[in-house]
Amino acid sequence: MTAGYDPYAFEPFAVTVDLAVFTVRGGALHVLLIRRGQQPYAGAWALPGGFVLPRESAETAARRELAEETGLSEQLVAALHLEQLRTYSEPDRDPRMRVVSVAFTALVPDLPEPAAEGGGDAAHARWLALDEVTELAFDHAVILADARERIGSKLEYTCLATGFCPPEFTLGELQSVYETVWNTALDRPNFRRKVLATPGFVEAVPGAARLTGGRGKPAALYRPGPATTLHPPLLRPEGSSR
Amino acid sequence: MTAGYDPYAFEPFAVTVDLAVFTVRGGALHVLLIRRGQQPYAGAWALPGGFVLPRESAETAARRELAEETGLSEQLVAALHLEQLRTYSEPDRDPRMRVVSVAFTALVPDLPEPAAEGGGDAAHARWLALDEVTELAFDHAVILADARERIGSKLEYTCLATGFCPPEFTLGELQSVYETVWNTALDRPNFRRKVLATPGFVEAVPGAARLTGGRGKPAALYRPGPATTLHPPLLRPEGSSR
DNA sequence: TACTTAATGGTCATGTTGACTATAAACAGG
DNA sequence: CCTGTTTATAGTCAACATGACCATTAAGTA
Repeated sequence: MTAGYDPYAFEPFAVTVDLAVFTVRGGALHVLLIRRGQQPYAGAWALPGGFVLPRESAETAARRELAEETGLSEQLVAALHLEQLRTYSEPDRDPRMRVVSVAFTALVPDLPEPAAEGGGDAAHARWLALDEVTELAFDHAVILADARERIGSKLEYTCLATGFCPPEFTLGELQSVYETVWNTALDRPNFRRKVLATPGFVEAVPGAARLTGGRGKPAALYRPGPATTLHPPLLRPEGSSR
Repeated sequence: MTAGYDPYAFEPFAVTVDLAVFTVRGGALHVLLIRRGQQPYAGAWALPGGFVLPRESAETAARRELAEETGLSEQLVAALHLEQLRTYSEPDRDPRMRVVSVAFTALVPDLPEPAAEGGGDAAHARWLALDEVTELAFDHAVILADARERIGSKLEYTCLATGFCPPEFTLGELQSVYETVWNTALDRPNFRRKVLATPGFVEAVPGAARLTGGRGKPAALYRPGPATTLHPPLLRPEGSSR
């Protein structure tokens, strides 16, 4: 085939998006899943997603589907950092027809159950801890594994971790994000030193210190800083993940 | 829209692949481009690529197109490490119709001009230095820039750089790969120390040392080692790239 | 033979990391 | 009200990695 696109030479495919949206809840990594209502894989859990419409980019479609299917607030969905993971295009990944799917990942702070928002498709959406997830529809188990791996390595050299935290957070919360995603224990003073030594990673909230909540000495509050990457990176210890 | 794929709800798209294949030649980063023969963008340079066929995955299509369009040897193409970059899906990226393109990157050692292989589409393929590249068809300039950035950061934490080198190479050649891609000068003894200290990055070729070629003391030859990632990474100096 | 070039072998000060100890500020319970 | 528990925060120290150099070796070349 030549450089040009010959309009007679292509077979039409369906193009969809799939989303692996993570949160940290109670020390465990959770992913947002929906229960399928129809064949194939009726009753199975699946990643939220759907068709890209004629005038949408994949990313636009991903935001729309996320809002429609999970009832996350419009505002949150619009502001969310969506990262394109990769595209899955094996010919038989959907038994009915040829479907090429662009997968995205996102991180959100701990949120109420999506169903709480009200009716519609969101009623079938739930957060599941990763080890509760067994059978997933289509090749979604592969997508989920790829997404988890991507998130883990992104934490090493980007400031992405703050995406799992509320707008103001303690260094302990930030550390537990790393520990949960990497499934490792980190030394608290060292973690603190590293984070504070990285310019722009976090910045102290002016006058505040969390008081009432937990036991123990109240922790200072921080906000995400302007930096997006970590130089040098915060590498996970040798045998982590999984 | 619900979790399921409703067969009546989707618009068919064309799905293509595009390839950004790099090599290092004469101290400059080169990319493999083809001259378009038809509208739109007739006469412009473009990344090699083409339609995904009904029974192909995107990666299979990428290998096929690369072999067809550039005349690189089947063997090389089959063994090549193809990395999926990302998918480009803006609605108007192709003026004629809705085309979603999955982009790949690859690295090859310095090779003869593709046209040398013989006829066909390969006749329109050429290696161009990155700063000779001006106008590219479609959104290929964006894809190329993304690919360059990806390659640059991949060099930091993977052993990918050996992919630019012939099967046996000197540390000087390896270093010049880094210097070319990052567009920075590196200290030779320090680079050497770092590479040799990373287990599995390179291994010495048993009895050999390059003699005749250049002036100066002959350099030892190395082969790629079994490692795929660099721990800790080999970070580029602050203000590099571009 | 002297000069140039590039590879290779070092040193040294600095910065970062991992392991660990110590102190401070809250709460819980008797 | 005192004591122990919990968590945050501060600091120390050795091992290691890095950047900036200098020195030596082994080729080709004038």
